Amino acid sequence: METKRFILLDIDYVTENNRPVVRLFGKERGDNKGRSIIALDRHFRPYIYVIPMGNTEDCIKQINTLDVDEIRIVQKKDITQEKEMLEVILFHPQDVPKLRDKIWNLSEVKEIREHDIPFYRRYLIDNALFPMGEVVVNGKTKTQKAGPGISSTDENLCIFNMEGKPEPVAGGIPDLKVMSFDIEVRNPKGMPSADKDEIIMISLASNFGLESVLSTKRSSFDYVETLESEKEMIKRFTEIVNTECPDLILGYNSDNFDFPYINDRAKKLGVPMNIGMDGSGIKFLRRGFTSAAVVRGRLHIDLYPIMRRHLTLDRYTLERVYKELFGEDKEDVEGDEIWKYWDSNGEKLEELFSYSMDDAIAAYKVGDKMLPINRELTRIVGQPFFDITRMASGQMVEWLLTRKAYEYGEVIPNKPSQSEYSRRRGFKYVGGYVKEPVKGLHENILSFDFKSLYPSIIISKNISPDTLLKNEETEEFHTAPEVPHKFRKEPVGFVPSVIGNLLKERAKIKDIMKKTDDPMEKKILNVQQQALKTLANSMYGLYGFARFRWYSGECADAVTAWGRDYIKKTMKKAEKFGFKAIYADTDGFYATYTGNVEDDA
DNA sequence: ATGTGGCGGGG
DNA sequence: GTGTACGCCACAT
Repeated sequence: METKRFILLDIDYVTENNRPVVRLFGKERGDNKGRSIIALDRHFRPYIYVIPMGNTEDCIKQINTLDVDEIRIVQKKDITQEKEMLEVILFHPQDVPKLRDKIWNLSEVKEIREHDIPFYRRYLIDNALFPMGEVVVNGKTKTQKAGPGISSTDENLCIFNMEGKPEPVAGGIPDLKVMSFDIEVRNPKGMPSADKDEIIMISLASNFGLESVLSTKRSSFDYVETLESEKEMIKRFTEIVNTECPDLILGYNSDNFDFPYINDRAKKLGVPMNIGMDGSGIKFLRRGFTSAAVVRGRLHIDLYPIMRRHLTLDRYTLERVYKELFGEDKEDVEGDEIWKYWDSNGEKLEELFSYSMDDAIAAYKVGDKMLPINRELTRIVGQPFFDITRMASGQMVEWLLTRKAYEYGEVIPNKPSQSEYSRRRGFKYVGGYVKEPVKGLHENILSFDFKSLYPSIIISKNISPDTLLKNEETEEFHTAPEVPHKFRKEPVGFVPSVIGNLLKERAKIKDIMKKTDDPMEKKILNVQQQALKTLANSMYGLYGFARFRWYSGECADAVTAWGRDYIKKTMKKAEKFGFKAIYADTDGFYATYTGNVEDDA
C-alpha cells in the first residue's frame, strides 16, 4: 500500500461497470512534487434522505419495491428537531433523478431531502475535503495506458486506485502552472461565426516562460510563431497544452467565446481537441442560457464572471477591467476593425500581433490579481475552484451552510418549488431605512456607518429559522421592533453560528496579521480575512432571497426592522451632539455639524 | 403599475 | 446530469 499526498485541484466522477468512480485531480506533494495525479475512489455511493409518513417499517418495505441498493435508519435534525429518517442508498447518481419522484409519491413517504446535491459535491462534504487544500490517500498506483495527454512513461501523471477514505490535511499555498490564452478571428461582417470566420491568432501567456502568439502570418516580433495553416495552429495549441500541462487555463469570456469557437473550428478542420488531462475533449456545461467550458483535470477559469462579481462597473470589457485594476490603459483594437489590420500585411498587422499578445498578458495579470481571493473562498466554502469562480455569493453561502449542516447532523431544506418561489417573490419587504438627501451644498460633513450591520444583527439577536418562536413564549427571547417576530436567546441558531464563526475566524486572522512582519504572510492573511468578510457580508438580505434554501420571510423582516431601528436611534443620538442628518441609507448616514447641542441629553 | 423580452462578455 | 443564471433596463400594455 502506498500513500499519496496532493493538492486537490478538481473533482468529478465517471461510470465504470454501471458504478460511479470519483476522480480527484491533484498536484502531488512529497517525492513526486509537481506531478499530476488522478486518484480514483470506487467506494462512494449516492443517497437521499426520506422522512417517513409515520411507520418506518412500512416505509422501508415500500421503498424496497424499487431498485435501491440499501436503506439505513438514521437520526437527523430538521431545524433542530430530532427525526428518524431513512438514508436511501442508490446504485448510481443518475438513479436519483430517475427514482426520486417515485419515492416521493409512495404513500408511506412524507418528504424526501437532499435529492439535488451533485455527486462530487456530496463527496467533498461527506469526506470533509476542501479543494485547493491537501489530501492524503492510501492505495496503489495503477498501470496506465498511454493516450493523448497521458505520458506512457509515468513522468507527468500518476493514476492511483484509492483504498479507504481520503484524509484532509492542513496545507500551504500550492504553486501552480498558470497559462492564459486569447484568440483573434477574421470576421469582416458582424460577429464572428465559426462556420466561416477563421482563427488568425492564438496568444498565450504564462508563469512558466511561455509567451507567444501562434499565427499563419509572419512577424518581426520574436514572440510570434508562424504555422502553415489554421489547422496546424490549433494542433500546436493542443500540443502546447499537453506538453506544458498547465494546472490553470485562464481566458476572458472563454466560457462563451474562445473555447466554443476554437472547439467548433477544430471540429470543422478535423483536429482532435484532446486537451483534458485524461485525454478528453472540451465539455460545455449548460448553466441556464450560458455555458461553462470544462477541460478535465485542468482548471479552466473564465475571468469575466469573476470580474462581474468582484467589481461594480458600467461595462466589463477586458480593457475596462484592466484599467480599473491597474490604472493603466491597455491598447485596444475595435472588434470590427481586426480583419482590416490582418489584411493590411504591414504596420497594422504588427499592431494586431502586439494587441493579441497584450490581451493574453492582460488576462494573465487579471488572473494573478483575482485568483488568490477565489482560492480562499474555495478553501472556506469547500466547493471546486471551477464552480466557485462561476458562483454568485449567495450560492457560496448556501454551499457553506450545506457543509455546516452536514457537520451539525442537520438535514438541509429543499429548494423552493416553482409555486413556493412565486409565493416568496410576491412577498414585499420593508428594506433598509433611507432618508432622502437634503438639497444644497453642505459643509462640515460627518459620515457614519455600521460595519457589517446585518451580520451583526443576525448574530446579536440570534435570528435564524430555527430560533424563530411561533407561539411558545416560555423561553427568553429577543423581540423585533415594528414587526411581530421573536427569537429565542439560547441556544445559538444555525445561521448565526455559521456567520459568528466566520467573523471570529476573521478577527483571529486580523490579530495574527498585526503580529507578523513578513510581508508575504501579511498579504496571504489579508486575502483570507477579505474572503471571510465577503462571505459574512453576503448574508446581507439572504433571508429575503426567494431561491435561498434557508429563506425566511420573518427573519428577513426582523433583520431590516432592527437595522432601521439602529440607524434611526444613532441619528437621534448624533442630533443631541449637534449633528443634523442630511442623508441616510441602510447602514450609514451623513450629517453636518450645526452646533445646536441639546442639553437635556 | 405590471408584464415581457433582450442582453451581458467575446471578434 | 443528485442539471437548466440572473438582475437590469427598455419598451409595451
